[in-house]
Amino acid sequence: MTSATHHRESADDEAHKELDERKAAILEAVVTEYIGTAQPVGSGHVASAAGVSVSSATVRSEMAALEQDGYLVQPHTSAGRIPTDKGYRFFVDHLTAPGVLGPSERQQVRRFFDQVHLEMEDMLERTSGLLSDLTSCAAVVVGPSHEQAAIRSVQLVGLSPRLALLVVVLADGAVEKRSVELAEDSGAELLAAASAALAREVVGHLLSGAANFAPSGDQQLDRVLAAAGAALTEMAMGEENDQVFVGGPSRLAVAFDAVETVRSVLSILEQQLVVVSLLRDVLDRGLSVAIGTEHGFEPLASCAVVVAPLSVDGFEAGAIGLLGPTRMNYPQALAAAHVVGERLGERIGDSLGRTSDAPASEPDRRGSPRKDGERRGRG
Amino acid sequence: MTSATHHRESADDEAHKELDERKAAILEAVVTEYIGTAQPVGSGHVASAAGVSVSSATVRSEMAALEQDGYLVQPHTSAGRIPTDKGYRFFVDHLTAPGVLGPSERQQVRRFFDQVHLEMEDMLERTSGLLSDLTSCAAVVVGPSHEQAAIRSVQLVGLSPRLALLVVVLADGAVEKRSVELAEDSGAELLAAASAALAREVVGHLLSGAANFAPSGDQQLDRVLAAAGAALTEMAMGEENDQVFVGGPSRLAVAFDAVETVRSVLSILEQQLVVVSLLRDVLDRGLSVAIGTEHGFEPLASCAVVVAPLSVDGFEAGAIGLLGPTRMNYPQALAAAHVVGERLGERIGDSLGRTSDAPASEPDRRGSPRKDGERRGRG
DNA sequence: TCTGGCACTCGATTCTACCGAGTGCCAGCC
DNA sequence: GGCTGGCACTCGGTAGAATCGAGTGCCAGA
Repeated sequence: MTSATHHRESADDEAHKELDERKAAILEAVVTEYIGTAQPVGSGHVASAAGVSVSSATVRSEMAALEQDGYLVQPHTSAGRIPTDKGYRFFVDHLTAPGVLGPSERQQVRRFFDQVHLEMEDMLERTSGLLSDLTSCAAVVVGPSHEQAAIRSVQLVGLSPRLALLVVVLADGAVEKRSVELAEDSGAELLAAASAALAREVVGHLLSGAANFAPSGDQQLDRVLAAAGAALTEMAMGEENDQVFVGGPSRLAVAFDAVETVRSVLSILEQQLVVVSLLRDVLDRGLSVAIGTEHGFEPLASCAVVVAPLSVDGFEAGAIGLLGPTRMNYPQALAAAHVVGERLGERIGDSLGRTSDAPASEPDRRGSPRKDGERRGRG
Repeated sequence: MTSATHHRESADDEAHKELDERKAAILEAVVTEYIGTAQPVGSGHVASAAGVSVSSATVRSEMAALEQDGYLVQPHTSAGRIPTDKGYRFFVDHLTAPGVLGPSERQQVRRFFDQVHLEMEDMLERTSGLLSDLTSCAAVVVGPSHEQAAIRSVQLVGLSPRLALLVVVLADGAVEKRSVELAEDSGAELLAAASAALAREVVGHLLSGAANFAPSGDQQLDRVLAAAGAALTEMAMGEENDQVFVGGPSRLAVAFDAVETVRSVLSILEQQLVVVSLLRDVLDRGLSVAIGTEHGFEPLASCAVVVAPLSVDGFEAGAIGLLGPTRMNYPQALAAAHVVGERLGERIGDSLGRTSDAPASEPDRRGSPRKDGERRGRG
């Protein structure tokens, strides 16, 4: 079901080649109902669903076939059926209308973005709240990494005679700080001189750029610069921990029936590194939904993850993710992630000042950065 | 066992005047066992507990009396008994040995503080993790408020022609930022001039101090200063949101049996304002434990909160809190909160540089700030 | 090829019986 | 008087049987 396989032009039954139209409709009915009720779905219900106009007997035999093919399972004989991960996958790939938010949600998003004008962190944080409100899932918002932002300002601020704070402002508006212990008491003039020297050296460069300072002759100054340089390097290393905001984890408490599952999923969410790399991984594989074990991350096998890139001026600058049970409401989640991701991206673009002289500012460089239209499935 | 009530020299039965020694021992046995097993405790178990050397029949009649007095309840006739909030309260006030951590925990704490040397935020964050590991509760660490810290440095950094970032460094090492929109394109010189003017005006003052700038004659400069002043004010307002770190919320998933309780407690934890003010309130009332409804906050009625002040150089600079079910392990939680709070306070004191010239730096000003020895009860 | 019908399955629910941990009370003992 | 062993009683929890009903598979007929 890669886009390659997929764009072959042929009749519907060929496009969905694995499943004829009726089976697809039945699968859709099962998934939809199961998402709503969390109960195994029987042939009777499916037969009476819109979009299916055959008798329950026919539905039964089709459902048996779907089970054979791995799209459905029966929890036990003589019970209704439940979608498998594969079933959800088909649903997401083929059966989901290009999700639109309901009017009230749409308004909620609009109002949110009209009203929010804050520093980046607050905005991201509150966005994660918005997303979890919209979808009743836990939401993760990963903010832009600062790796590509040039240093705009460096300053050493004295806190006490032997302690200074190195404050670095990046072009994207982020501020990093790190305390620097000084070997000897240093006065304001020394720190000012050091700040100036530092600024000459690193302003305009990336944080990760090496910081080597030519000896200036002044030993005291050189010692301070060395300490500051070390702090800069540490800062660049430590920059892996992006800004991650998790919204509405409490939603998960009701999403699963087993407490143990809740606990383990929550504890995953606490490890932000894991979450971020999971989202990255899913995005990099070109997915916008990872269902069950598709992401290969065992502890979240009973979850589905919906991701959307956060693109700012055409660049992928982060990600937003929704985490819920595999029986989550995919259309809604996809729509919410998509819309909010887009709006947030624009918003960040605005607040960075679009006329910024950051490297590469031509407004139209669509080529290389992934431009996603309605991409939503595996390809 | 409040220090005040407690130091009265009289027989034990007077110190515990509400409960004779045997009742106290029985109550202790019930609480201890219930904390361990989460099952109603019957007279048989109590009778065979260390510290109780009477028959189960006697225990029964004592337990009936304890129930009469409101220390215990029976979930239903002919079941064992469960402590009430009042029962836990007595336990905490009178029966808890001045909690000591086990050797392995002690070592864990030591190792943690030996190894952690980071910026404040990371340290607080990781401390919340440590606490939740130690106690199997959710932990909250509220960092020092910046209200009392003087401004050390102010700087306007240009991000784009019409957007600047106001960066304020406080004496405690905190860095605040806020973006400032400029009415017109402003060059580096203008921003530098504005920074200098701002610095002259506010460095050494508190953030909350009013920022009024005498017109300088230069209209362009004045406009920038006005915008920056507004940003400063906003910053001071917004400063309510202290640095709050919640560790190990996933622990709560297993602590309660009703999922709904889990959800609601988790969602409380998401609202950091609420949590902070709750901790403040409990601390202000001189408690170190708030059990059940004692804090008057309905949604957490089934929880107990253990708090410890975070005092830096004798000042209360924040708080640490532990949140768990009322049947949490109080001795352990109290000990952990106490020890970690103390160590963290020292640590923060160190990293602020004890020779800081912040207002009032005499090393020995014990009077006004609350000096808590073994305070643990109702104060 | 679809449908109605039918026999069958099996989880969920209900009911009953019963067990046993726990209680309250009381008579007797120290 | 206070503690203890003994006893009758309570009542939640568990086990087993009966029942219900949603759901299935299969088949004969339209």
